[in-house]
Amino acid sequence: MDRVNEILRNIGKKCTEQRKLILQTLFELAKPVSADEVYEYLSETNKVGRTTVYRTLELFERKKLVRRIIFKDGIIRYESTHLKHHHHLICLSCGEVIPLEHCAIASLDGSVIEDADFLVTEHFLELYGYCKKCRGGK
Amino acid sequence: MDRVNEILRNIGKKCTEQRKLILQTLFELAKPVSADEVYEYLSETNKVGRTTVYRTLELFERKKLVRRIIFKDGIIRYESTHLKHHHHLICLSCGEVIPLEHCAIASLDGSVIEDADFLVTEHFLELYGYCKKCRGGK
DNA sequence: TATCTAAATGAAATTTAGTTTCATTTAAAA
DNA sequence: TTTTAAATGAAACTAAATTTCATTTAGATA
Ligand SMILES: [Mn+2]
Ligand SMILES: [Mn+2]
Ligand SMILES: [Zn+2]
Ligand SMILES: [Zn+2]
Repeated sequence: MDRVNEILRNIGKKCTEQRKLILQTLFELAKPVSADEVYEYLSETNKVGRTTVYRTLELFERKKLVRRIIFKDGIIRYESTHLKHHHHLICLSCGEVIPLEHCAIASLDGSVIEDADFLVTEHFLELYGYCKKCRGGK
Repeated sequence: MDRVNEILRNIGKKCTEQRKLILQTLFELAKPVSADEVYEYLSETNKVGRTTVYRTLELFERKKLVRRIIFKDGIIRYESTHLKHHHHLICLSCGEVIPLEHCAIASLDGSVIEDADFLVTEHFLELYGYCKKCRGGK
C-alpha cells in the first residue's frame, strides 16, 4: 500500500481512497480488466462509484500507470504498466488470458515501414485459440 | 454484380437487394468499415435499414464473407475476405488505414505455444503511428 | 404463372458501455 | 483550522449494438 501511495503522489494528483483502491486492484488482478470488472471487484466493500472507476482508469492511462487493451469483444480493458510490454493468449472457449513473456515484434516500434513511408509508434497483437484445459487430451 | 449474386447464392441464404448492396459496398470500400459507415454510404439512395446492415454484417461474418476487425477506438469494423489475411498501418493523426501486404507472423496460426500448451488459431495485429503526409518532411 | 410461407426487413424499443452534468465532499495547501 | 480547487458519485445522457414484432418478400411449390 505504501507503493500505491508513492505512485499516486508522483503523478501530482490527489491521493484519494478511491484511487488507491483502484490501483491496488489493478496490481492484484495483474491482467487486463474492464472498468466494470474493477467496479464489481470493489463493490463488495462498496467504496467507489462507477463513474469514478471510469474516470480514474482514464487518468491512470494518461499518467501511464496503465495501458489500454482491446480484445475482439470490443470492451476497453486496462492492465498495469508495472508489467512490461507484452501480448496475450486468449482462449476462445473459456476466456482465460495468458500473458506472453516475449514480444517478437517489439523492434517494429520506432521503425519506418519503407513501402508506405509510415512511422510505427505502437502495436497491438493478441493471439486467440484454445488453452490446454479446453483442448482436453488433444 | 454477377459476382455478388453468385456469392450470395453460395451461402444458402436469400439473395435480397439489401444483401447485394451491402456486399457490393464492402467490395468497393475494400477497407475495414463500421456498420454505420456502410449505412451512411447506402443512405444516399436510402435502400437499407440500419438494423439490416448490422444483421447482414453478422451473417456475412458467420459465412466468412467478411472478417471482424477492432481498432483501438473499439468500434466493430468489417472487411471483405476476398482480400487475404493481412494487417494495417493506422495513422494516429489522420486516421488513414493502409493495408500491409505481408503478415510476418502467419506461421503462428495452427502452432502450439509450448510453454503454455496453447493452440493458436487466429491473431490480430495492428500497427499505429504516423503516415507520410502527417509527418510532413520528417 | 399464381399461390404460399419461412425468411428477411426495418421502425421502434431496449440494452450496454461509456460520458457528461452538477451538487456535494474532501485532500491538502495556506 | 480554514480555504478552495480537485475529486466524487447519482442521475441524466449518448452512441453503438441488439431485440422485438408487424410487415414485406424471395423463391419454393402447385
Ligand atoms: Mn497482460
Ligand atoms: Mn485491410
Ligand atoms: Zn509487442
Ligand atoms: Zn480455454
